[in-house]
Amino acid sequence: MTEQEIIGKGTWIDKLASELLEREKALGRNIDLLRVESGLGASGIPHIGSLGDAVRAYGVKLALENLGCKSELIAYSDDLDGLRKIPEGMQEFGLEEHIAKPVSLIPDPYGCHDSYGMHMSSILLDGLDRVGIKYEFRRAVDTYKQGLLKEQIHAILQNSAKIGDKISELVGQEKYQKYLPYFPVCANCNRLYTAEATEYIADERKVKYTCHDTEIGSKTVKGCGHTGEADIGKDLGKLAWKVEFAARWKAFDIRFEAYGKDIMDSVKVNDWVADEILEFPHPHHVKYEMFLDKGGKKISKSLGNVITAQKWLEFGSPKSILLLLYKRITGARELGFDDIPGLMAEYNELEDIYFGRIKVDNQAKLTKSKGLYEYVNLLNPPKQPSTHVNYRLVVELAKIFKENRSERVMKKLLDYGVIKNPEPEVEKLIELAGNYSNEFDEQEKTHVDLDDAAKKALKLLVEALEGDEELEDIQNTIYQIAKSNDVEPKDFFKILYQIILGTSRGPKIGPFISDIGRKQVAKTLSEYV
RNA sequence: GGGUCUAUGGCGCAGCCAGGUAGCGCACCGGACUUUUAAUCCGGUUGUCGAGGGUCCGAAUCCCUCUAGACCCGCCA
Repeated sequence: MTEQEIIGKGTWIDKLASELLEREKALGRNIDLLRVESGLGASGIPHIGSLGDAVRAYGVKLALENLGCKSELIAYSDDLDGLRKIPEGMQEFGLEEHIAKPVSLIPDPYGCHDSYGMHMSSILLDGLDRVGIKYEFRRAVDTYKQGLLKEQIHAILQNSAKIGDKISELVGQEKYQKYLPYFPVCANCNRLYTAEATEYIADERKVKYTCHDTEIGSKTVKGCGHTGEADIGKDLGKLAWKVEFAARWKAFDIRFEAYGKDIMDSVKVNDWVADEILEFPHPHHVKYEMFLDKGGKKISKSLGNVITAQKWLEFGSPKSILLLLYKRITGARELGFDDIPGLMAEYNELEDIYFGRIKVDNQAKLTKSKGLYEYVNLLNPPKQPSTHVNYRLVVELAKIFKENRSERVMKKLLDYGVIKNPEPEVEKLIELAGNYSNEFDEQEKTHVDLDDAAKKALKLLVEALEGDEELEDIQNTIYQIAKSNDVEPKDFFKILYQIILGTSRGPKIGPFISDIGRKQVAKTLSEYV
């Protein structure tokens, strides 16, 4: 392909936005405002994948604006969803009794938000705020209470038989041939899912239901036996996911929504419902793979392996998150915190490309890299490159200096000539890298094997270090002690590294010991004598 | 049953979505420096890009078939 075909800034985001725009034009729809949507789960702790959905949708919004259209991101909290499982680590809050209730009707176990659901959504919104994503927030609970979907619900329920058959045909699920795709919240016990909708009274716009036992996961949830009628415009209840998106797309006039491959089937059904039942051409989509943890398991909100934006930001910059999410969308990704150092370095590299410090021959690749850099900066790139300090180097230094870390690491960086002046930016980096080194440098208190000779040598070294007289050449002293005690210097150095750093290698140990402080080292070593 | 992704030097991966010199990290080898370990610096080796076919002047990249592995859906969201 030739370069004149490069769209926008050359990234997948631009390509997607351009497809979207072409499609809207072909459909003949009004393109004054192109809304994009991201759904936020509110049932569990939001992980980086949920954040990704919104961050990428925001990227599409930016690309649309770059192509000259107005756009807006709706962040929609699914807080009418019922609580199905108690998330890992939240066993002590007595949430059992709230199982199957909409998460917006469950009190916040931490007491800081109006509900459990709002608590969870807030964590995600906080993540979005911290990486600089702007959005318009909407909640399912308000949407339904205000009856914003009532026309769509009505249309769907009137066509429920047709929809049920189509669901069976498209995805092989037969349940909606029997039941209405609508779950009222039981007026008596506040539970969702237990209330089974049996009949739709179209004239009154009411759904008849009976609250009875149901299976959620492998557990049975008791229904209360209540029989009632729910008004689709007023009473709480929600559409099943298989049809809910479609209703929302039409009501909010959504033109784009990304989705993870786990909900592919739902999207397929919803697209059909939007097109055929609601007569609203479904939004443009892009499918993305889930983030997997390093073992290849799906990151699940209810398992313990959650990577949240908050945790990530302890170690990496907001830009490292944006880079992760914008660099590509396809492909299964095994993700872990150990990807942070690489992303931090990659950002610096992109910045160098952007400012012409690194030459890239291929024009298309240059454009793409520059474009990616701009998206990572939310299309508002800095005028000047920042000071680049190698993240891994700072992690190494942070490993060594635990006391007065910021000051001492900064001094080292100045000594090494890596930076010219102490800068707040670098200070922040030291903080991040420091957190990383604290958390992930496995301080394997390795059982250091010491024979008698090594012990004796170690003891002598401790004495020498504790001594008041200045050891002008610690390196040499160590070597001499080893030799005169029949310990291979090689092994002795290794032992010292193992004790001090927990590794079998390290920086030149003489100067290193003075850096840490002789007394400090003597104290550490003496524990092994 | 349905679907998606992945396969690239010894290991871990990028590049693929918009075709144009196959790259990075680790490991490995050599050299420099250090009285000696390590670190550091410089240089170097390593590939039928899973298999087969197709399109093209040109394919790791696009299309089809196949193989192997992983994951998701078939509760709910």
